Amino acid sequence: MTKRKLTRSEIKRQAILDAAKQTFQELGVQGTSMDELAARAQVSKRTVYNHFASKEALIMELIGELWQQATLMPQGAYDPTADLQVQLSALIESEIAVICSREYIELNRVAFDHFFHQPEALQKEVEKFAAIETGIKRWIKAARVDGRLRELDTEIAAGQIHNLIKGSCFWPQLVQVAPILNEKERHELAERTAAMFLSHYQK
Amino acid sequence: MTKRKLTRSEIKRQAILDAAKQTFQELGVQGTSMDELAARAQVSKRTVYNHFASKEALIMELIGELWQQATLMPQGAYDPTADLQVQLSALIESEIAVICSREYIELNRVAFDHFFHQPEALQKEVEKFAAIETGIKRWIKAARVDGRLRELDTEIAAGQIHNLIKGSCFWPQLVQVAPILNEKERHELAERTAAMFLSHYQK
DNA sequence: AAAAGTAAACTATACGGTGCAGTGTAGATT
DNA sequence: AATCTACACTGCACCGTATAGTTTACTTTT
Repeated sequence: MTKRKLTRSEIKRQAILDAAKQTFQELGVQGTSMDELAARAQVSKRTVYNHFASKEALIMELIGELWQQATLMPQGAYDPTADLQVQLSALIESEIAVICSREYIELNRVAFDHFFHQPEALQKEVEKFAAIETGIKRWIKAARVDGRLRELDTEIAAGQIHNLIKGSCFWPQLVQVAPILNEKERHELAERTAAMFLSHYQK
Repeated sequence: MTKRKLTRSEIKRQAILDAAKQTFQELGVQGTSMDELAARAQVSKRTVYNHFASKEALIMELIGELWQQATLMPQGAYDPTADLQVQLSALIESEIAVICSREYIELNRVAFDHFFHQPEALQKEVEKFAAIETGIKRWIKAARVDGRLRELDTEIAAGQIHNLIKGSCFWPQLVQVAPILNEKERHELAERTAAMFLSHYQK
């Protein structure tokens, strides 16, 4: 337990980050003034600038948190003895759990908001994430080598799974045209995604 | 042909709209000042305001174009005598042609940019589009009634197709992390999407 | 001559960021 | 217990800049 040792400074800093996360998410990065932010954090504007050199630095700190969170992605190993539908479905569901989480989506909103008009910078950030999206890819490769899937292009096949997932539980939530999925919905999404994938690719 | 009858006023108006479309797309709505816009349109700032009451009005005019364009979506009819893969693949490809077009995506960028922080307004706009996405849904229903598909939930099944499409040719392009698909890529996407769908649902 | 366009200056406002004088606090020294 | 010290927080004025929209005085097009 890391608890009772927060200096006053650390408390303030955290208050700023919390307020920033919430306010950026609510009003947008552009729409949030540093004055508003300081007010919400119940901190003087000067204190904000004592902790963060600029608005940009504050934003990047938050996006850094996102990157850190993404590295927690589950990396289920392929099990040659288990049923394909069962294990793929479970792997997908655990990946959905991350992608669907409020925290993850909200931070992504801030990031997309910030990078929407800087395609090259966004592309760089996305590359970091691309490295992460290999959990399912590796599983597919393993199952293919094991001879339980028919011939396929791993990139494309993994992409199909991700498209099926994200189209239901990420993109609409990112742009806030659909609510975040509940546990049952996530489970069903995982099941039917695995089922469709295996209908096509299982030997 | 509607050609040689453009008044000077109409020419100026169109120059403003063209410049706005291009500049909003390039620099973002927030990032585009009305001065910059007038300069690019080679028109005085006053002229801009003579044609459009406000920046907001100009934006909405462009988004209106988007809506108009979306209504041109193809509505392929189900043919009980034709091969499922062939006709579904063709239907999907024609839908991709719209969704993938530079024009469509660029206008969507402007729209999302503008509505990103107004979830309720965005939701209303999206509802208009939801009505459009019924081409494939209708085809599925028809094929189901004809007994050539197994039991399914039309909403979900059509959603799966759209997720498979948009995940490859719309979302990444919207946020500019991937280039627009060329004809061959579109064709292959349509083929493999239809194939996967039918693997799972065809009787 | 009426309608539309032009250039440039102007209004009003908002925002990112800085400087500074003073205040609160926690821990070390007396 | 009283005092000292280092450091962080506060509040506010202030600067420079950007931007939506307007006004004015003049020119061009039809």
